[in-house]
Amino acid sequence: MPLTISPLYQQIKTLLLENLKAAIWKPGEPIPSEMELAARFRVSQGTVRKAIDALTAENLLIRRQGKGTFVATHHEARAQFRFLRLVPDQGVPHYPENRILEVKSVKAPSDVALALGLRSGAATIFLRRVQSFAGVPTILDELWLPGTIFKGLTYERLVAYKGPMYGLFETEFSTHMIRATEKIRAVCADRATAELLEIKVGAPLMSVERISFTFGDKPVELRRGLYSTDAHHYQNELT
Amino acid sequence: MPLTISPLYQQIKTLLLENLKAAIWKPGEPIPSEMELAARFRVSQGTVRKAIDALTAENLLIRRQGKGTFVATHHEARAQFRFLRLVPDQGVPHYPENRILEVKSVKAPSDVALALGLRSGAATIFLRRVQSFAGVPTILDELWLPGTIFKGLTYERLVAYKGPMYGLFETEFSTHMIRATEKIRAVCADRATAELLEIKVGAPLMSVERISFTFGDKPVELRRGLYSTDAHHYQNELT
DNA sequence: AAGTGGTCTAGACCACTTT
DNA sequence: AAGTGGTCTAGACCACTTC
Repeated sequence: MPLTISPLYQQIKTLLLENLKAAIWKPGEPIPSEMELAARFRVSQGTVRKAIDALTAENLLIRRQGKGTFVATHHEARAQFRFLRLVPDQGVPHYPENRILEVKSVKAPSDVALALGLRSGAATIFLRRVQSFAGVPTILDELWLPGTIFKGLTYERLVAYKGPMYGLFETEFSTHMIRATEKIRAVCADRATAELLEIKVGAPLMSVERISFTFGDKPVELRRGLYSTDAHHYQNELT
Repeated sequence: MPLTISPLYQQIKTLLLENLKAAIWKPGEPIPSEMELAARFRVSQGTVRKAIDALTAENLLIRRQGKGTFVATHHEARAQFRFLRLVPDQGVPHYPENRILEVKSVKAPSDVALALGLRSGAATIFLRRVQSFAGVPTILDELWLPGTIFKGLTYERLVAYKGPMYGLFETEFSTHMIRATEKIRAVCADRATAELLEIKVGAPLMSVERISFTFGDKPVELRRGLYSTDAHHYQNELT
C-alpha cells in the first residue's frame, strides 16, 4: 500500500501559508530570508524558493531583489486596481470616490447566508455605497460581511478611513482578501438605482456579484454592484 | 558600460517561442525532451525546465509526466471553455451550437483596422453567427479577421467544420490564438438583435468586444458579441 | 528496461540593496 | 562588506508511461 506524500515544497508552502493565515507574518512585512527558512525547515534553498514562487504567483507574497520577500498587502498603489476592473473608455484609471449611503446590522437572507457559508439569519453587516469617478456616480454597491468578523464596522469608521476598503479590512479586521469570483449579467436600472447613479430608469447596467475569499477558501464578503458603462467598461484579460 | 544580458532561461524561452511561432513544433505535438533541449542549447536541464515552466504558465505548452511536453491546442476538451466565460446559471457548461448567418469580404472600417493593426480599408473577412445553448439562442457574434491570413475562409468551410472555431483557425490557417482582451459593457437590444436572440427590443445585453492575439502580440481577431444573460452569466475569477 | 517529466540537493556565482 | 533574492550547474533519485 503505497503511501503517497506530497512533495516537500508543497509541504513547505503549507507551512508558510499557516504563518500567513495566523498573521505571524503581517501584510507589508518581510518574511524570513530563504536561507533562514531553509535552515528552519531543514531543506535546501531551492525547495524553499519553489514554495515561495508558488505563493508569489498567487499574489500572496512579493519578492524584492536585495531586500527580501514581503507579505502582499492591499495598501499599495499596485494593489488598488487588482479587483477593480472598471476602467474609463478614455484616459487613465483614477481612484474612485466613495459615498457611504448606509451601514447596518442585518440577519443574513438565505441567499446571502449561502454565499458566505453562514446559517440563514446569522448576523451580518450590510452596507451600501456609491462610487464615483471624476465626480460621476458610476457604481452602486451593496455589501454583506459576516458579523462575527466585522463586528464594530460602522459608518463613522468607514468614512474616516482613507484608502481602499480591502486595506481597512486587512488592518482593522485582520481579514486579507486573496481571491474573488464574479458573476456578471446585464440588467435594467430600477427607479432607486437610476436616481442614485443619475441615469434614466431602464438604462442598461452591468450587474456584478462578487464573492471574496480569505485563506482556506473561506468566503468573507458578498458584494453586489451595478455598474454604469456609459463612459467606462469592464476590462478583462483572457489567458 | 555594463552590457545587460537577459538570463539564460529567458533566452531559451525565446528560442522555444520561435519554434512555436514558426510551427516547427505544431499544436498537439510533443516538443523535444528536456534532456535533448539541454544538450542542443548547451545548458543544464534545470535551465530548460525554467523556460518550459514559463511557457506552461502561459498556456502555450502542456507537460505530461512520463510522456513529454506538448504544444497546447484549441482542439481539446480542456481548452473549449478557456475563452468562453458565459456559463449557465444552473447546471454544467455545455457546448454551444453555431448558426452562421453571414460570411463576406469587407474593407476594414477604421475602428476595425485600428484594433487589428491594419490600414483602413484593408481586406478583412466578416462573419456573423448566433450561438445557442440547449437550443436557446444566447450570443450574437460579429467577427472581423485579417483577409491576408484568413483568405479562403468561406461559409461552406465554417459549416463543414466540427469543433471550436479557434481549432479551425489553428489547423486550417496556422493561426494559434494565445491571448485575448475583452471590454464589456451593458447595452439594450435593438430590433435586429432582439429578433435573432428571440428577446424583447430594449432588453439588457452584455456587449463583449474581444481582441485575440497570436504570437508576438499580433492581433488577429476582433469579435463583438452580444450576450443574453437571462439564463447565463459571465464568470470571472479575480486573483 | 528505458525514457519522460518531477523533486531535491549542494554549491557557485550574479544583481541589487543596505550598512 | 554583508545580506538579500536571482541564476545556473551537475548529479541523484522518484513517479509515470511505454515497450
